[in-house]
Amino acid sequence: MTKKAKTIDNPLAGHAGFHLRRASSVIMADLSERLAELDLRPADASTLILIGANPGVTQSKIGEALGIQRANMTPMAARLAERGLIAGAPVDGRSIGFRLTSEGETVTAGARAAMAQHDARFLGALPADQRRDLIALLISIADKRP
Amino acid sequence: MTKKAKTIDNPLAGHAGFHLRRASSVIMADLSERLAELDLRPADASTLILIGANPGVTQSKIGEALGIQRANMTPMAARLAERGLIAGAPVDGRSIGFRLTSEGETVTAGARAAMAQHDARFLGALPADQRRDLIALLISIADKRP
DNA sequence: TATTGTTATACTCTATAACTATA
DNA sequence: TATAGTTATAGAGTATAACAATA
Repeated sequence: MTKKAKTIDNPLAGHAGFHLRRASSVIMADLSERLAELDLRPADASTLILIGANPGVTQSKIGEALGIQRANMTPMAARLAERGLIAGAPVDGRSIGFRLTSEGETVTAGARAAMAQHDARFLGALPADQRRDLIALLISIADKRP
Repeated sequence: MTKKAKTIDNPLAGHAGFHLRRASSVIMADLSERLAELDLRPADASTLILIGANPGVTQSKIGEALGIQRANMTPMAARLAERGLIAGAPVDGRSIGFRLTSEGETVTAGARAAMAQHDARFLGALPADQRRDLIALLISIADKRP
């Protein structure tokens, strides 16, 4: 009879922040799924890719670039090192510079491919100029962090 | 080639997904901080606002609109009900329709204001047409959920 | 059979405080 | 004093499986 199949009113639908959070959730889920095949979390993959591009980089620098706190870098680096994906050499008495092992290079190559496919799925259809505008906008948001 | 203490190379900087995740993290932190004054989490506030706009709505419908699983709606609804912000009346034998209590109305008004200020902070400078485009893009991303 | 709600559990990201060691 | 790393803990969102009661 009066089947209430109607969509309910969502006052948040006009808020860009609402859609930003939802979109982020969806892409995180997709990225997690892709990286699970490599037994990596999104943060793991980002860290590997960053180390690959910056051999000898320290945890602090990685965290700074990725927005990850020092305290949260420690267990991640330990996990990646234990798996033999990264190896560290002392920079000075308190810092360790990390580089990818040969196995880490292989896994990181897979992570890069997964990231690229992931990005292409969600934003591959976006023209380059619009992509640039979007990234600039997102950076301006992230830079408003207190 | 003076490469000292500079910003490290971030291969992810060209990926929109990377910036999307970071932007989402920043706005979530801001929203959490604003709503903490009302003793609400972001999901609480969204739920209250949705109930306010749809008196008698059920948990399932709320979760559907907000992207929250049924299993995660239960403790939230219980918490809001225990605080006296929402009250439920049976729709049928298995569903409960929720409405805001008078105290819930007051708190929800504060949540709406916080949400509006929050959105204005991060996207208030964005022209209306660009905002529409951004929202449409974010919705297209969220709709790609498997 | 399908839907609604519940319970239990687990994962991931994020955050802070307090601590050690080194610069 | 400041920096790098560690440890412990907590909060929030998200997810699945299994279950009961109802439609």
